[in-house]
Amino acid sequence: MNENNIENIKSQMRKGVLEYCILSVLDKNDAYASELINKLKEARIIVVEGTLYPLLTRQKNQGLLTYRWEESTQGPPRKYYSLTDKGRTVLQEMDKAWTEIVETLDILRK
Amino acid sequence: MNENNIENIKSQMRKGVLEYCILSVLDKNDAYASELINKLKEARIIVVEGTLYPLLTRQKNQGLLTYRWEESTQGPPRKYYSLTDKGRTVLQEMDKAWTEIVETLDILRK
DNA sequence: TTTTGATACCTTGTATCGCAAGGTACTAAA
DNA sequence: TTTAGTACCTTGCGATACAAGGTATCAAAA
Repeated sequence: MNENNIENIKSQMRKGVLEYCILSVLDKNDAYASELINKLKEARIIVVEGTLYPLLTRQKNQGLLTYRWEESTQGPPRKYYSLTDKGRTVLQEMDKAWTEIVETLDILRK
Repeated sequence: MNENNIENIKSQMRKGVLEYCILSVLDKNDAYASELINKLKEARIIVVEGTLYPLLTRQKNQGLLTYRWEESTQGPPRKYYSLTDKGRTVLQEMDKAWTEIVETLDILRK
């Protein structure tokens, strides 16, 4: 077990909340994939393209997200994702679930 | 998307913290597998045998846990797991990582 | 005009991990 | 000696994150 293990541990923990993070960010502003990656990177949540694109597609297929194309002055067009009503409802459920887990861990650690 | 989905969301979120939960529980008292399952169930963290046994073996192989056999008056012998020094060190790292993620989510959700 | 670099999209193959289901073994009571 | 309870463990499957590689658009440099 080496130093990478700390990153590995964090990576494991992040896995369960990635979808929650995506919906949370999109709840505040619509965004396109590369933008999302950067925003999450700033928040120290590392996501790579190969993770994010399938995830966005999954969430879109579940009816949580929609998207629209927008031209860019600096490259190819961008696919802006935004929450649907269903997405907002699920986000609220996730809020509850997250709060519950944080409380549970608090108790377990005491 | 039905009511099961809420459980599914919680299940996803729990995934990342299962190892952390195990080490946390064992940090307080040695325990055998069936006992661990019950303790976690009380804390609303559902784990099944097919998940727990391989996980304990992984953690043992990583040097985080050791075990000893103890006779039982009520059935087959029990395999009591306990934290090693390395396990305690990793648990501290997990504490930090968890705190960090909770803070990050707090910020993301604001 | 062609090439290069930047941006942005997406797919494929691999590894990990949780879960459902099934299997073994010990003990005590019926 | 069979059944019930407890405890251990394995196998096969599905979901998902990641690494790596691929396609397409645009603008600026060669």
